[in-house]
Amino acid sequence: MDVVLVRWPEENFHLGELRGAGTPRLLLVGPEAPPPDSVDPLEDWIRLPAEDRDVRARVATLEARAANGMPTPEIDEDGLLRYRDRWVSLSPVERELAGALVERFGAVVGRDLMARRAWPSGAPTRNALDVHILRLRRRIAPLGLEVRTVRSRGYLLQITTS
Amino acid sequence: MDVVLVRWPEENFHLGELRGAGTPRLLLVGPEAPPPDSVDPLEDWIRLPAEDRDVRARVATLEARAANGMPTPEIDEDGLLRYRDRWVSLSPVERELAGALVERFGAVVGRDLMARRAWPSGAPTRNALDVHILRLRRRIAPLGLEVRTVRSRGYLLQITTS
DNA sequence: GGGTTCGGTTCACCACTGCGAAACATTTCC
DNA sequence: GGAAATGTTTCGCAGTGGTGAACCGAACCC
Repeated sequence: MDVVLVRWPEENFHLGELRGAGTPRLLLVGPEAPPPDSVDPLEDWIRLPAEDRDVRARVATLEARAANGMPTPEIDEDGLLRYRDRWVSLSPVERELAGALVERFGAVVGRDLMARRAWPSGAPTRNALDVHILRLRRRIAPLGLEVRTVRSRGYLLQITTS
Repeated sequence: MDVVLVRWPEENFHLGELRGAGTPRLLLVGPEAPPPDSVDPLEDWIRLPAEDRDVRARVATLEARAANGMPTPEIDEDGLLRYRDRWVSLSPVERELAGALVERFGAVVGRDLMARRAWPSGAPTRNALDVHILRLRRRIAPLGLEVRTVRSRGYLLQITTS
């Protein structure tokens, strides 16, 4: 969503509307005006005169907040796992496993669910899933992603925590 | 909670700790430094030199956000204990104990109540609850949560005070 | 005040189970 | 043919729940 720039307090009349709509907004505060007090994380302000890079940085922050945090990984139409302008190729089995994890990014996916997805007509052996998870882990590590085990519940895909 | 002022980028090394603890913080950005990119609503910055009233306004905003949006820990549908974008997995027994504590976050939960919840058909031994509380304590410590004992009353879950 | 009890903490140990990982064998695909 | 993908076996480790015992501080009691 686009950030709206508002001269403040001159264009104060705009503000109620923007706030109501949840539009991210940056108040450009005149040299003499008192600083506004905004609690809303989607509202920010900067005192004029201001450097261009500072304005852009605040706009970028508001945009990121409006986009609801961090970007999530996805599997594109070619079966590549993409995340933050990097990508890795996946084998067919890995693609299914990664798909299940990506669809519920940050939440647990049960082992049985993943097994049924990778092998709809029955998994080869119990251990097969483990091995493919291991290989998937190594494959996605360069992207800054990791698969965490939640014992007796399943697996969880998340951003690598160092 | 108090807002911490950090000279940036000089005192950058502080920042990881503050972010991890969820401490609201205002970065004082040197005249030549590039603007930081913080998505966290509990982090803000201002370029030096800055007017006093502007600094105070931003501090007040951070304080207000910290006071309002104090998130409470919760146990999600997968049995994970989540708190402020971090999580730990819980074993079945720990999950029940943590569940009782989370539901009455900040208030005392009696030992007998917790014991009945973890073992509806009678606790194994007197000591069992203690041991599981000990293990739960160690597990949730990384989240910044702690279980406090209220002697002869029960236990209480709260944010770590250190 | 000094011992005792009470409530709670911590440790060491055991049995059990789920999952990890290496190493090897096999198949598939270009 | 050769590389990538897949499957299998085996070994080991770490998480889990339970138990007994030592420990410790606070309250209680004579």
